[in-house]
Amino acid sequence: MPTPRVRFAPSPTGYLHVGGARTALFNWLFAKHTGGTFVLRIEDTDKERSTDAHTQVILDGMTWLGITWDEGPHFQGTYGDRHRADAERLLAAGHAYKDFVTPDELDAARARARKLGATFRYRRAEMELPTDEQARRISSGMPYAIRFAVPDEEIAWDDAVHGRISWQGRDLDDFIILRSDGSAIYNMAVVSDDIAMAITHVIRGDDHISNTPKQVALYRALGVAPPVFAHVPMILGRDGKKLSKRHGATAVGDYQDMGIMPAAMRNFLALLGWSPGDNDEIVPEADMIARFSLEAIQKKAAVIDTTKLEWMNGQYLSRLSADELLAPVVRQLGVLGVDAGTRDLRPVIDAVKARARTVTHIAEQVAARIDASHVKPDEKGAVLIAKLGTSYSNNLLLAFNATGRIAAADWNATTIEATLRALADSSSLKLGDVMQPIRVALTGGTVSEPVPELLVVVGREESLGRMRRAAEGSTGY
RNA sequence: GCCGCUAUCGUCUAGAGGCCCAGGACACAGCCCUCUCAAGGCUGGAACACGGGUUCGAAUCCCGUUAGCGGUACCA
Repeated sequence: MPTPRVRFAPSPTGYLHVGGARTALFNWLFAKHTGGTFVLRIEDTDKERSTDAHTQVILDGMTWLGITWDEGPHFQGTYGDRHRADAERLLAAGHAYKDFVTPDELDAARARARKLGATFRYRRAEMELPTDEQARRISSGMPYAIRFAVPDEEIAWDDAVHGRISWQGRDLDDFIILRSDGSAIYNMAVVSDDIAMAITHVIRGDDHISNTPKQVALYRALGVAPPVFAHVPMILGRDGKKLSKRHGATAVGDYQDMGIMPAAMRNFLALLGWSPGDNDEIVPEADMIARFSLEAIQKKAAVIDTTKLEWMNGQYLSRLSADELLAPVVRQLGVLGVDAGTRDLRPVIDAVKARARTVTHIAEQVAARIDASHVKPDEKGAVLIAKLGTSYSNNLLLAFNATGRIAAADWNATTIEATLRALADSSSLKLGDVMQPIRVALTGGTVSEPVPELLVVVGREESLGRMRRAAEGSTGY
């Protein structure tokens, strides 16, 4: 087998959709696994809807995800001459014909068929105008489209994920390959490009299955062996319907904004429709590449479950070092409007990352620790304060006095913990009775890293200040 | 309507005739650990769409039904 060449060919008519991202990922994984080449081709032939901004968003999304391309981006719009030449080659060889039927006449024919309850199918024999009428239209300079004459024969291929898929030529329309303005239609452009770019494996979404018989027919007529096709299943929303805006996040940029890490996103997307074959869930990139195969891809569409994505992201977050997390956290901090100044955030990140499921969540906690104005009192914190009543401030005061005696140089988790445990023992309080008020005083809530670590991260002066203010009831929480 | 694809726990999946009265993960419930939470450990409930075949034996093969999805453009 020659070295594989695959392509990802998005249309820049919208954002990079998660379904597209996964298709790109499968192409990338396959290329990496086989040592092949990943070609990026932007299919911008729909001039109405394509924009440079969309192209940039797609490129950015892939870059963020870590899906790198080896060649391109090619822009399909620049290959119009070749598309046209291929279509005309088909015409010259008798595989295609000129179609003078106007769109209006076509609509009428379709409407007639519908009225009769019949299935409309564009057939040369039925639609072709009499020769004298054709001649008249040619001489009057009327524009014409070029249609491909679909042969009445079986058109089948061995799909790498579905196995054999078979169509009958008679079920297909004689489809247009060149518009009357001389530009190629999708199927023609794709086949022309895939041949020119020597694509060996076309890995694309299931929604293209119905285009494939047309493309296979084009390959045959052009005398070129078709590539291997692999149609990967679609990604559906919670309700089993096609993923759309009303399902929430659909663009990869949305996930970045949610605080998902690229590696987690890749892992999650890969396991949506593909399985390494055993019970592994967290699959490192190198393993993924080594174990990837088209045959192991699921045939069935998958419903996206963002809860599992967040769980997976949490797994990555707790494994990633503070160094690796620093840049994404700073980015999110910026979104939250927090300026960390010159402060080294890494110890803070280390303290909170184990409990976080998203980078956003980390950033919020970091913000609350480095700046009291970002403390967000929550429901459970308020409930605890109410439940404790006067002992809330009493215990806080005890803790304030005890920890206040720790010298700045000794302000570390070990010493603080020993001090607080001693306090609990001597005052016959449960450890939780001294720890929880501190937690609420410092974070506004009942959940955080262990209290001694929290005190270290927030810092001695700031911690004592927050405790004192809370004990005096002057903070409002 | 027609053509095509698909069908295992709520969700993602393992399973390619006996290893499966179906395994893992997320979610959910309980317990352990514990200053809280998360993580981790343990336990529990939870699925082979339906009906026919083939076979000594079927989640796995075949046929049908049903359902979902995709397509049916001078869109991509």
